[in-house]
Amino acid sequence: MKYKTTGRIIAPMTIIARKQIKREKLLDQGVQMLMEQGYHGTGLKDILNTVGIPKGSFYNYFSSKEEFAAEAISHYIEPFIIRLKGHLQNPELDGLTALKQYYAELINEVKQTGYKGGCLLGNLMGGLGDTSDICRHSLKTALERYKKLQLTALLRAQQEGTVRVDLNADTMADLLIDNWQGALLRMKIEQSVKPLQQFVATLLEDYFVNK
Amino acid sequence: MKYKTTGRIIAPMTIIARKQIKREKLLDQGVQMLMEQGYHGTGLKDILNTVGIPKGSFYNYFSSKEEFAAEAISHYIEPFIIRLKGHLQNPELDGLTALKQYYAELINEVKQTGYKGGCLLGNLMGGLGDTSDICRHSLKTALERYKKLQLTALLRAQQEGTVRVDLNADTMADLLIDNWQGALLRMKIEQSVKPLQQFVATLLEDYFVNK
DNA sequence: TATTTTAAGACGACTGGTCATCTAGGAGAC
DNA sequence: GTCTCCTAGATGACCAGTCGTCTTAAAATA
Repeated sequence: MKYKTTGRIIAPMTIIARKQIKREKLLDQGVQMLMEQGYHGTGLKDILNTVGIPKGSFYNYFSSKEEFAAEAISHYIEPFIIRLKGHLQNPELDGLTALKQYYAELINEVKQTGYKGGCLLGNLMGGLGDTSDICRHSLKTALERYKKLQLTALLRAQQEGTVRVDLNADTMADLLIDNWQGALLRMKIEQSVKPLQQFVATLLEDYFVNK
Repeated sequence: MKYKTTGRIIAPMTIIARKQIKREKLLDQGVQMLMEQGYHGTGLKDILNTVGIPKGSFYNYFSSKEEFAAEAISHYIEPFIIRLKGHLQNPELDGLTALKQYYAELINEVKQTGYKGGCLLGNLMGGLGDTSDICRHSLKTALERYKKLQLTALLRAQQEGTVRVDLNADTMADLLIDNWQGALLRMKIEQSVKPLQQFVATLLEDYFVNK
């Protein structure tokens, strides 16, 4: 079996992998555009053109726009989970410091991208939370995974003595999520990272701290 | 001068008032639909049909969809401001209690409407914060007015001794805004008022409280 | 007061464009 | 030659916004 691409003979697996790569390209671009323009504001054509995949090919990769969005949601959250896990697995960092570093990193990045977008989860929760059951379910799952990770960090920090034990860790995890989302919204309209910095200073450096 | 409408003679002023009433109807319905389906997800025709105003008449009331949305934003926030002011002017309530009652009321209402919509400001901040300058400005103004009111409540509560004075009132006001927005998002996908109740319990009944 | 003039408001049909989705036929693999 | 996969183009619905016509109020005239 020969698959000519650059003149070399390559294994058949790659033909499936090729498709997978295109799928990911679509998802990457989709995440970007859905985040910046919302679900209804983003046309499939925009995404396809940018990625360079023909107009009619979309339905070879995804069964509908709605399902595409649902998949984009889980595709979006993955890197955040991996990154936070990375910080948490760093043996030099205690739980609270890991969290702080993680958020500091996010703030730094958002500063460089010019406050565009915010968070795909937040934007879609607001924009189509009621409309699409598929997407709502995907949002819920993504948020649960993400929250669970923050929860483990907080629980560890409690054991390590850096975070108050008289506050429920689960409640604190929710608080982190809610506050971050709200801060991102305010960041967008104020065009400033101040809300995000305030988030860190208020919760991670004051309210949660075991003094 | 006679103006026949229902057979009765009415004053000329009402003809202008009539227009104003239709404008408000459009805004009321627009708020509802923008909140539930987002800016791009809401067609002018939907709104007009529901209110019973013909397609061609829209531009007699508003100069564009974008401007309509911007006006819907300030139209939306007004009742909330009025209501919170009402609680704050109640001489029987201290500042903190007024805030708590206000939020309890909101929670109760959202429970009855089946967690639909959430907050127009939050949804639009996420959905088109980057897209429309007009709307972003309107969002910013609305949010500032709303925040200022919460701030005065907190300042008063500090003077009254119910709220901590070692926390900056301005920071607390931001925290209220951010957290409420985030809680509303979570409410939508979890279909539960729990996030909102947690918001009250955590901030207004714990973190802010002068113990 | 009765009649005519004028101008603003209301309105349905229409425009050019875009949307998500479908399908028929072509390209390439075996 | 057969078969599977892919995609250009088509499809009908819908979008925000426009236009020319018609209604109607009120000013002007008598």
